Amino acid sequence: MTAVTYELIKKDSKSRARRGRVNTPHGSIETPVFMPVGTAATVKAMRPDEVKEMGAQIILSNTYHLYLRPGHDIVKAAGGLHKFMNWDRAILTDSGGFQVFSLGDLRKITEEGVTFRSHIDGSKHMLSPEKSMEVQNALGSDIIMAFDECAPYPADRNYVKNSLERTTRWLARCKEAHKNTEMQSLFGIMQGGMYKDLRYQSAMEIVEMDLPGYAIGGLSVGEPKDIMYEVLDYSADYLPEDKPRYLMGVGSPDYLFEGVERGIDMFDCVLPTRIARNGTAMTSHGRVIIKNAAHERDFSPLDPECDCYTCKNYSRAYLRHLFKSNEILSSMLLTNHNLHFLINMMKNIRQSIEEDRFLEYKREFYNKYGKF
RNA sequence: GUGGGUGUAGUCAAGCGGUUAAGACACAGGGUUGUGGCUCCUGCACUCGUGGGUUCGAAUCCCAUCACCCACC
Repeated sequence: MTAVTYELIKKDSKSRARRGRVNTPHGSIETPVFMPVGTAATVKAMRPDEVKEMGAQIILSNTYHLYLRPGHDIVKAAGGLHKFMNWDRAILTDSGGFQVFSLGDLRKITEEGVTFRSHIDGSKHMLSPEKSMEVQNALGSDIIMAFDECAPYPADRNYVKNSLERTTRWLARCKEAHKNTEMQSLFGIMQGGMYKDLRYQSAMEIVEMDLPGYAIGGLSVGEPKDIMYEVLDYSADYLPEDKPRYLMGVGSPDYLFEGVERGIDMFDCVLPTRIARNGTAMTSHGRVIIKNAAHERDFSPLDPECDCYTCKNYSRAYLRHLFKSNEILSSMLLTNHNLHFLINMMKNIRQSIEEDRFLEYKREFYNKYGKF
């Protein structure tokens, strides 16, 4: 019996969208789901009870960041990540593979793993499949991710092929090194860049390892939208139907709809929380850049159709004032809204699949949202 | 009234005879997608209180004038 299991509840008849459930030791997750990101054991600007209250079923945290600070030994001594950060629902931790790719100036990739310098104090470290599993086992997250290499875009075929094959070998090592299978489940990650045959190869290799879930990595790394949709189109199909499919790093409304339509169950992204801190809100009528002078005397809510705490209690003029004054409350209120917005949107998506009208809901949403 | 000082963008200012007048903040737009981010990018003075003069050339030197500040009567 694995820690994490998936049940398929309903399939949309006019698309590949599906309604499902992921069961974890810390509760079930109704899918498709958007998972807020809390890299350093906190969803920035939010208290856990607020995140819970807005309906988040699972959040992300990060191996690389927690390993460097405060150190996984400390989190373990605290009683595990759930207890440490006071979050009793499910947690998924990313392996750190993406970090050494995105922030390693002095990184070196070998078959053994990746050596890199800490962005905090410059100290030298090595992250490998075994080390990543050790750290994630210490953290105690419900879903742990394989230590992979996320190839950049663009990357030539040869590089991507070598990289994907190494990622597969690393996955085998992750599976071997993962100790706490009773309480934590390992998800594999497909790579392969923008090459169809390589995506297929990667999928076949990782699916053979029979894991509780699979992710599509290496997308949303700067490629044009149409290419991303095209790759996603066939990539999702290469993954088994009886396991959850997780598209990593995707979080704008259109990407979420397109992902769901192609059969994706799980998404995570820093976008809603990051742009909130930088003054942008996602609303049912499109993006609102709150610092714009147009909102100086606008005393209406951010999104009149939203029933989040922010929209029920504050005006755009006030939110603009907070942002321009650099007030902490600005980050809090905007983050609260953006997360609420996406979580609510996913809830509506789930309902539309149940009622077999996903594409209608999508059309409705797009018409109102305008340009992405 | 006398003596001294200062006047450069919305603000604080650099520049002190020689290409299209630093920079910061503010302001105005934009970005952000497995979080090195209360962040990054772009724009924003045909003009240096005003009027004359010297000079090939003036924000920079001279004269006058106005405004403000300080000191002394």
